[in-house]
Amino acid sequence: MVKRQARGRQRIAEILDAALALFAETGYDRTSTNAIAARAGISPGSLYQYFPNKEAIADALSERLLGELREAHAAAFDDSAVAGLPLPDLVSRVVDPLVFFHVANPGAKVLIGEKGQPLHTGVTDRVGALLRARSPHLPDDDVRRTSTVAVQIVAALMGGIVAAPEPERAALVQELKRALTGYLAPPGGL
Amino acid sequence: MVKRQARGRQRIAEILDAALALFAETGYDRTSTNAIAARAGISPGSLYQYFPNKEAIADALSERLLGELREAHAAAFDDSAVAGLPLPDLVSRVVDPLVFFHVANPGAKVLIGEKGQPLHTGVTDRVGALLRARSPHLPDDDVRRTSTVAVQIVAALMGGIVAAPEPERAALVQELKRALTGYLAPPGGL
DNA sequence: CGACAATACGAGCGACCGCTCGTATTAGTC
DNA sequence: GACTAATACGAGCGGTCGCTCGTATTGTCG
Repeated sequence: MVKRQARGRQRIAEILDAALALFAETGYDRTSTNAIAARAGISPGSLYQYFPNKEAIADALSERLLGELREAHAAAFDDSAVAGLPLPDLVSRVVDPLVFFHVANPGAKVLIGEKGQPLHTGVTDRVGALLRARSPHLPDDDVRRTSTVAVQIVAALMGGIVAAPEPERAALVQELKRALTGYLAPPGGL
Repeated sequence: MVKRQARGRQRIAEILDAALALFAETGYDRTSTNAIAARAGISPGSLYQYFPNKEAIADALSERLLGELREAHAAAFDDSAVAGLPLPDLVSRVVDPLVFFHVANPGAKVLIGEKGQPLHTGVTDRVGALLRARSPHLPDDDVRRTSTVAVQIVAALMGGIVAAPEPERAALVQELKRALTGYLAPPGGL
């Protein structure tokens, strides 16, 4: 790792911005590294001064988005009151900032769906912790499975939500909440 | 369209078999047409005797899978008794053959998730018809939205189900059923 | 200023992609 | 067997991809 100057840190941010925009427009596979460099206003060579390969760009972007998501979700997750909240309220509290985040960052969805991406595992872990807090006696396997499934449902519907124009979007958010509430409510749930 | 001999029809089937296997292993984008030809035991030139381009292979495969899925689902969908079945029973009746189908045809999942693929629209339409049968007074928009969301939930979880080894797979199928039942049960649902 | 590291450039490499085309072989029909 | 259409081949074209490398410029620090 080399010593970054202020200019270098700025470049990294610009590269991630460009990658995020292009991922949203055309997906990960179909976005070339040369296109990322061009969008960021630099040459391909300069891009590779900061990232060893394309995957590293996705990883770094994933980390940055996870950080931003953590901030946006601080209130929803960290409040210890969540343990006693009615389920529909809890779902809204988690989903609303998440939708806002994805609308503000289209392109995040192509990263959150990928297993192994920090953004994916990070979100899943946080949901798991929340489940744990509400159902302390649930076996580990059930917690893992339930949080994984919940995240997959969110990821599956988020694309349509982000893409929809406004009257339809609100309806789809409502559907997402109904799906999560319905899934989490029954017997073993919370 | 040229006149196909028996050998030609056989080749088409072999090409689709090869494509299905490779799509399951490495996904659509990362599967090359030369690889499909090689797996089918023919040359790239021969492949293009039967399909004008890569997309046409996916389309034809999608059509074939939709046909097979229709057969597997005939009992679940066409029986007029579905109108009065308890929701959990109905969900099982639809989900179980679907899981069986996807386990037998891994690779179908990369096609069912794609909007515009016959496999996707075909399944969504059938679910919509089923909703209509159970809730005749539901507005068209709600039917469309609900069936779309239900299909997206299934598509999202199916990948994990197919990939999981057997004790875990059954648990995940159970989760899928819980999710669908929970989603479809509430107020406006069926 | 001089020395060194960080930043920047962009032509282009090697690999792979979807696909073509000239040619050879095989099967159906009389 | 002769003729035709269907089938089969595979080297390779034009293009894109991720990425490199030699070189030039800019910033930091003594």
